[in-house]
Amino acid sequence: MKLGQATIKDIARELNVSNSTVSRALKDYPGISDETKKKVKELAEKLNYRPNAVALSLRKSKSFTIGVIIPEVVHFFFSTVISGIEEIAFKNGYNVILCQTNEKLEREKSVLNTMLDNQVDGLLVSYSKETTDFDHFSKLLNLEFPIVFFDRLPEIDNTINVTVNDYQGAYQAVKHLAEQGYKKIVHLAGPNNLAISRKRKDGYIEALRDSGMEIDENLILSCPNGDEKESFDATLKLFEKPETRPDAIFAHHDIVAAGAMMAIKSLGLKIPEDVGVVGYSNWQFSSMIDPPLSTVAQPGSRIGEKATELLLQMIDGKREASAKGENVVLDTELLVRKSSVKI
Amino acid sequence: MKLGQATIKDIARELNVSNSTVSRALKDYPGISDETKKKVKELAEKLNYRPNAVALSLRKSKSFTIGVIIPEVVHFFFSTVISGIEEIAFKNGYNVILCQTNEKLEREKSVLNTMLDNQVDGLLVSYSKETTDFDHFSKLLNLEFPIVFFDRLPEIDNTINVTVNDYQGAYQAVKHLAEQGYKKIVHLAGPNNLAISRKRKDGYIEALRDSGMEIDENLILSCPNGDEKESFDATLKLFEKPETRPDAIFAHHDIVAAGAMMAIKSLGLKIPEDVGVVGYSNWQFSSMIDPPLSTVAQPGSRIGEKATELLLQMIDGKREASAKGENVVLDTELLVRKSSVKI
DNA sequence: TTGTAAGCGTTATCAG
DNA sequence: CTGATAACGCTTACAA
Repeated sequence: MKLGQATIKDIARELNVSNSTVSRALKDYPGISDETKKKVKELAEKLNYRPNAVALSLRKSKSFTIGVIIPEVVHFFFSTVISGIEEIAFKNGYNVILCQTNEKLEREKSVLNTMLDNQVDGLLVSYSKETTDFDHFSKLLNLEFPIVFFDRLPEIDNTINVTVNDYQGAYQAVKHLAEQGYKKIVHLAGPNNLAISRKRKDGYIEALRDSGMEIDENLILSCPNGDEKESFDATLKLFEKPETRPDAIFAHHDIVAAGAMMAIKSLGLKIPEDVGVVGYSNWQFSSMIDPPLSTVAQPGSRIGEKATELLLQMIDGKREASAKGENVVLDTELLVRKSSVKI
Repeated sequence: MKLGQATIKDIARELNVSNSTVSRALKDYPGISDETKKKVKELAEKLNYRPNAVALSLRKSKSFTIGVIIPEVVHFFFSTVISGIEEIAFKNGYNVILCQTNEKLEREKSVLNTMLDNQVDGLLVSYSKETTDFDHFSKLLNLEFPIVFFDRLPEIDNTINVTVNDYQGAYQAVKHLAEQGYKKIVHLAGPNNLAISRKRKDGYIEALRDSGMEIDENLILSCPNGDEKESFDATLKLFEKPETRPDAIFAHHDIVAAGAMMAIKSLGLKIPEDVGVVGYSNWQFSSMIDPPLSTVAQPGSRIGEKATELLLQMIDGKREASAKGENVVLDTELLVRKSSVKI
């Protein structure tokens, strides 16, 4: 080893005692004379001894390392999740090894293997968009290998999951708009094949119903790409005809909302006076645009924290691995800012 | 081990050969009969044998793992760097273990030790804001341990670094403001112990000078925390007195710029007509705020990629560790948006 | 062509 | 109270 780190052997040799004595002294095992203990500890200190974690892993079949499989690090949401994961892991003496799949299934399988090769004690997974077959995960789960899924839930029975309550978030957002007195609320929806999109739409519909408003399919527009231009154009189109001309917009995420806001402004309309807007996800920019955008905050780092806590419980045997599934659903928080406050 | 992964021993036992034969057969060593080779490989395949990376690390004193020490994962810039790192590491069969310091020196030292305990083959470091004493790094460098610093350069001789040309980025930004006809350009600067802050300030000063403008220390404000409130307050204060009242602001990053923009708007002033603003780092939100923020783009993932390439070269012995320093400086790009276009 | 044995750093078991 | 020894999974001289 380049670093020439001192080992137990070095200490033992220098002190003319056996390796086991040193090992025991270092860990305050019973049955070591205070004198030996002292000598050993002093020398260890002096030599700056630190136990070799790799040797420990091999010996104990435990690496104190957890693997994180994530689609893309640069997604703001995922980066907050990672931050939460890292925080809890660190606090409990665990390391985090990180791999991104770039939304590719092949890559996902590959990094999964690498992590197993490295004897990770457990896995935190948000699978790729390409993943429709979950065998590579279920195989492990059948062997009681600890895995917690977050954000994206696999089609496997009895997994342990951490997600956000998308339905509730949408419901609150739309209810809020209704309470502000907006009468014709449009939904700029996400792609229908994603569960989160469907749940947000469901929340929207239910909130309208509970507010005594009609559900009009013409007021639900799909913005699958989720970029500004798409929603800019979609919004302009809405305002062309009187029958679809809305006085409020609930967008499936903040970028879509931002596009809508630009369109509204370009028509000379005022936000929130003429049109109210609420987004989703609390992107960093949303508090900085004009007017500041009301949005539904997803607790990214809490997702990471919670998922890690669950995983560590499984690893430490405080929780059955695959006994029965568990869904932890974290609450969203509606952040009411200027863009939706009419009153 | 929970997974009950097959080992070389299992294969050897079942085939009635020795461990070494299996090991050699698996790696196509010369001097193994084709027949044995075939038998071994088939059984390995059948048992789904995968080498235990931990055992390999111990045996070879090489872990194929690199450690990344970073202030905060949620910084957009850092997340792009991580992404670049992960990409190159993966491509070369290396794992990435990730720790964030949250800008705390204590934490930095702690994670550094953890990584060394885990026998990482090398380190990619962007140190914390609190770090002014670099002993914990120089000690390692003296032992020829491979480290590449990125973004924030330590005050150590002969290190290998990857940065962005912060001076140039700042220079371009301020020159641009001057060319737009702004006359009194304030700099909201970062903490002075970071080289990047100092370089951005130098670029600012030089650009002013080259534009024939006075350097006024009262027009350089420190915003060390880098959050919105800080710069909001600082900006308000600037506008209180006529002698510090600016007509343009160059902020050391986009969040600081965003805070300044809010302050400017709150005073009823117009951007870019009354006050021009340029930020730094091209955060995701900067194109979406109103008006869109001009900013200096740093090639985050290229920094990560380059730093990782250099580190792997050092690890593989293709490059001297500490022979002599090397500075790779990547170019920034000025993105001119609405917030600074007066003409 | 294959086997034996030592060793990477640590800990657990069994003796003394 | 302390020491020998084996073992975790793998590689690699050295022997056969």
